[in-house]
Amino acid sequence: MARTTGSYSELTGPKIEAAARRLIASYGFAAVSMRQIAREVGLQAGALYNYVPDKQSLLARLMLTHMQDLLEATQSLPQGTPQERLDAFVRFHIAQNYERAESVFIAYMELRNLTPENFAEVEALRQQYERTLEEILQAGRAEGCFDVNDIKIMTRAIIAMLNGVNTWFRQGGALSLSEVQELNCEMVRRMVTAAG
Amino acid sequence: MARTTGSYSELTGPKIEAAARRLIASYGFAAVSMRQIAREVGLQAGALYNYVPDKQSLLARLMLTHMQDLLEATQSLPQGTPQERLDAFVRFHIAQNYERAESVFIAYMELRNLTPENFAEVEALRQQYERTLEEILQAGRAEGCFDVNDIKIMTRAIIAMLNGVNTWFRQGGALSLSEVQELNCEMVRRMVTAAG
DNA sequence: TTGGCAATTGAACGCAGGTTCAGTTAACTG
DNA sequence: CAGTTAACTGAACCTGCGTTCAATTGCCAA
Repeated sequence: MARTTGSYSELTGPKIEAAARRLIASYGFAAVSMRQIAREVGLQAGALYNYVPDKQSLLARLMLTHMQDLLEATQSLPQGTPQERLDAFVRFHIAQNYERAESVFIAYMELRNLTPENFAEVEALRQQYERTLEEILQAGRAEGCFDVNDIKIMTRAIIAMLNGVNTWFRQGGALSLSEVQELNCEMVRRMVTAAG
Repeated sequence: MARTTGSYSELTGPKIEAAARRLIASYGFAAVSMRQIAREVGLQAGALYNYVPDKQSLLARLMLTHMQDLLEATQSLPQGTPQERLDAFVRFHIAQNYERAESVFIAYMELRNLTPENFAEVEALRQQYERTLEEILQAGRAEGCFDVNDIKIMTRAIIAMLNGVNTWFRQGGALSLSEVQELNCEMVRRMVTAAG
């Protein structure tokens, strides 16, 4: 056997990425083998090496393209008052986390399986994303509509809180996505508002 | 060779658990081998099986004892007004997460590497811990001092937010542990307070 | 001092891992 | 339709995995 009928790199490439994404999100990078990924696509393991130099690069590529896609999507965040921008960010983050749940999960769980170089690259993009929110908080404080003690800590606190949604939210549950977005908007609004 | 001088099960047992905890927290359960753990303790791999029936049980034991220790520690949480209890919980959670950082990390990262039975056991303990906070929010709402929309969602949001601290906080950084505790207390206070 | 128990070794088993590559076949070009 | 290129197979290489177990040795009570 050799080249199979209907085999094109433009089709096989994305199939490999999709299979890898799904399997790694389910079982973890270390627990997933190249043979498993290949089987999912309908290939022998050796064929994967026409598309990826090695297993590590496969993980790095998944994480990097995810972060790049996410950053690109932030470009469409609306302008407006800091409060409007904050609400938009909260809804955006929750929606993105839901739509790209597998990639988001991988990006948080598999950081330690990256080589130092790949880690540094992914981490830089993550910080860039964080700065999107940081900048909103800063604008709100400058305009006097937010009361924020430590901007960096609150940025991370908000993102951690919003990420938590992914661990329990499922479509078809007690709450719809937009209800969850609204509840989180409210909590975040309170966080930036002086008590009493 | 055989029994080595100064070898006692009361010493070796805890050493194995400690080594496993450290290695699994660093590299992940799937990426750590029994031989690696044995080497860390100064043993051959076979000797581990005098202490643990298999690799899976080793992970399960680490996670279960951690959750039990954590739940036991909650017994010392003080009584008082809901607000006092909430503050105490926030400080407690952050302190515990810092002191038992490795175990906490494992408990969040390695859930999917548990067998269904072990998972169910750990998950039950996790929910029990969650209920500690849930109960405080309920008490505060009943007394009218908290304004909470959805108690379950806010419980998870607060815990997710507090867990986030572990990803960046290090002793010797810009903020002390008690400063971090205080900042988070303030954010949580706002979350349970009606805005405006 | 001796006999039994506790603790560990070291080798082995079978299997699966990532990766390489010569060989083979499908698809396309002219 | 011939020749070239693209895509994939299948087998192999070497390494390491979890686990078992007979043999060995340190420890300790009698």
